[in-house]
Parts: sequence; C-alpha cells; structure tokens
Amino acid sequence: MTSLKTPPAGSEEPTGQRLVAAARELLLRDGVSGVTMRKVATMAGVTPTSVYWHFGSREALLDQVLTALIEELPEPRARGRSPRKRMLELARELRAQVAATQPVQALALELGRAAELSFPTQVALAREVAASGLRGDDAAMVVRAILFTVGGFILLTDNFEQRVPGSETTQELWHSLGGGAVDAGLQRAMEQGVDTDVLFAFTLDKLLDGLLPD
Amino acid sequence: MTSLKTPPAGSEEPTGQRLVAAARELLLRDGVSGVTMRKVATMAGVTPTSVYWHFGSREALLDQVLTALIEELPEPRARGRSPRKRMLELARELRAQVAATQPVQALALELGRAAELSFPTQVALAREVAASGLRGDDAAMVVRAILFTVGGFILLTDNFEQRVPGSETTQELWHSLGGGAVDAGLQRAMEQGVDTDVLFAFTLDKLLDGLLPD
DNA sequence: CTCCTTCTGTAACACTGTTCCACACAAGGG
DNA sequence: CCCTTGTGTGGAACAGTGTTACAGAAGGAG
Repeated sequence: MTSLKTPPAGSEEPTGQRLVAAARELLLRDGVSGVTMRKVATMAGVTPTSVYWHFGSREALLDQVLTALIEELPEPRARGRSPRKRMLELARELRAQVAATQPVQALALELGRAAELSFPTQVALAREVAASGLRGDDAAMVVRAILFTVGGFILLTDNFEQRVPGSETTQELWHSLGGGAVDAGLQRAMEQGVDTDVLFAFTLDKLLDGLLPD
Repeated sequence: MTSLKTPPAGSEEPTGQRLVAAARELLLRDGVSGVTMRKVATMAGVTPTSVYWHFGSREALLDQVLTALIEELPEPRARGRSPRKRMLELARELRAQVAATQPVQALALELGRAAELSFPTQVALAREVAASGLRGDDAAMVVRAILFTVGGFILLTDNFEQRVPGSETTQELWHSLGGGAVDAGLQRAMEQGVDTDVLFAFTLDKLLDGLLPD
C-alpha cells in the first residue's frame, strides 16, 4: 500500500514528503504568496499534477506544512515570581515568537488556523489568572481581555510595519494637522515615532492594573 | 486639455470618472479581490488598456477609489458627560464604523493607508485625553495605548469572524483540552463562545481604569 | 495638408491554481 | 502468460490574474 513502486531515483523520501518539505522551504524563504504549485513541484523534481494527486489542492498542501510547523513551536514558559509577572512574560514571549515566525503566522491566518498558534500561551495564561485568585467567568473575561489585547497588538504592529512606501504614516498625519486642534505638547509627542516594544509593555501593564486590582 | 474629444456615446462622464465609479461599485459589492481590471473596464464600457492609460496600475486606480471613500466617512462625534465616557463612545463608534465599512477597511489595509481611516478618531481621542488632565508624552502614551487596543481588537475579531470552515475555533481547542490543566470552572467558561461586544467594552473599561487613575 | 498629442482596441506575455488525458509500471487473478 | 486494476506521473491545456507592445482613430495646431 505504502510503496508499490520503487522510489524515484535521486531521493530516498517519497514524493509526498518531498513536496511538503519543498513547500515549507518556499514558505519560510518567500512567504505564503511565494509558495507556487509549479515552484513546489519543480523543487521536488516533479510536475504540478503530482501535487494534486497527493494533496488535492494548494490549501491542503499548505495545511500539512502548517501542521508540521506548529508542532515544532516551543512550549511557552511562564517565568517570574508573581502571577502578574508571569503573565507579562508570557505575553512578551508570544509577541517575540510571532515576530520570529512571521511566515508561519501569515499562513495560519490565511488558513484560518491562527487560534492553534496562540493556544498553548492561552492555557499558560489561564493558569496564571487562576493562580492570581480569579475563578469561572470572571477569570475567563480576564484571560480573553489579555489575549485579545496581545493578539490585536501583534496584528496591528504587523500591519503598520509592512506599510506601503509613499503612503502617509500616522506621524505624518499628525504633523500636517493644523495647530490648535489639540494640546500643543500632545501633538508634538504624537508627531514622534513610537517604540512599539515600550508601548506594548506600557499598555499591558496598565491593562493588568485595571484587571487585577489588589 | 481636459476633453479634446467628444465624450463616448452612452455616458456624459469622462472615462476616468466612470472607471473610478465602476471600481468603487465592484469594491463594495465583491470586495477588494473582486475588483478586476477586466471587470472594471467592461463595466465602464472600455478595455483594460484604457485603465492603464488613465491610472497606470490597479493600485493607482484603487488609491483614487479609497481617497473618495475616505472623504465620505462621517466625522467622529464625542458624546458623553465626562472625558472618559466620551473616549469609550469614540472607541465604540470607530469599531462600529469599521464593521459597517468592511471592504473600505480591507482596501485601506492593502494599500497601507489604514492610518488615515482612524486618524479623525485619533484626534478626537487625543482631545479627550487632554481634557482629562494629561499632557505631553504621558498623554501620547495613553492615546496610543487606547488606539492600539481598539485597532487591534478590531483587526483580531475581524480575522476570527472570517474563519475558514473546518478549522478549529478557540472554543473547540479548549473543549478538547484534557481536564486538570487549568481550573475546571475557568476551562468551562473558556469553552463557551465570546460576545465580542461585551468583551470589547470590558477590556476598554479595565484599560481606562489603569490608564486614568482618579 | 501634415504633424502631434490624446485616447482606444487587439493581441499578447507571464503568471496563477487547476483539470483532462494518456501513459508507464507494479501487483494480482484467471 | 496475458490482462485487468490501481498507483503515480508528465504534457498540455483552461480560465483567470495584472500588465504591456503596438497599431490605429480622432481632433487641434502649424
């Protein structure tokens, strides 16, 4: 059933595995739109027809690639002395991981499987929320508020960074705004760039202030 | 210079304007990927070549469409008795507007002009932050924290709603999680669906608690 | 009239995902 | 042994995408 025929000369692995490996390499190198059926097939020494015989569609192929990549992601580790510090650390880790595995995230988004990527962090976060004394629905709201804030922040900064050249940034818009509309000091501050790392830490810190009143 | 030739029979408007109108109609009806050069051209009674003569590229055409659409967006109105209530109202309005003008948002995102869409709300928000007593860099951090939270929330829920059928939702993942990993009551709560409206209001409320301590 | 600019249509190019069809090859049954 | 069946494969094509080279038509200016 598995190998009725002798494997094609030039490679030990069966065609299916070679196709997944090729698609994976293309994904990490050229991004999700760079994974082309003809490129994948050529890289595996085969024609596009074979890809369709083995997987049925481009989406099914990418789905297998994503599954393999997800399994390799490291487990989140909650470090810190208090639940609150461990939550901050988990959020920071998730953000760093997303930044480091950009094409994987883009693929998960396209396949509608983004939830799986954050789930381990989600569980670890839930454990810390429970450790801080919250239970049931209240705890769930807190977990979700943190998750949505972190996830949203990641998506947003992502979109801001892959800005199209020539389009106006928020800072430029603030600069071109006439005087007197808002407080002058505030406007001047808005015209400067943002350090998203600092803003991320600040926002999460203040959110936790509101969520975990001691 | 403007119209050397008699306008084509069957329409008073010049070709350029008809093309923008056609692209706009296609965008609002079929989404950003539904705006095809051949469809736009056919709808305007012309061939794709003319589109390229007038605009140079698909991106330039869509850019003009977006500019026109942005100008029609209503100005944000800050309602409420306190600065804090007006901030919440502005955030709610922005979220509602984004939900109501989805294809416009998608287009702005693709063209890297998302900043322009939120900018009026941004200014109104800054005014309220200033009204609540904050100044300079501190005020800017607060404005940005709110903006990034709201914007991120919108992007995230957007991605969650256009989920691919067959892929696992977060709730299903929580359901398939073995017992004992986290508090049972918390897990049960996470298995239920989220009302994103309620979560949005809750998150923003708690964030403001942390940002605006009285 | 000729020249020149403006604008248009035809046809093509390079690319995408996908499908149809024929062909090779190994296994098994009569 | 032959013959059918199932497993893979390659070649060629289809329908679609954005984009471009090229040949014109139409009107104003000299």
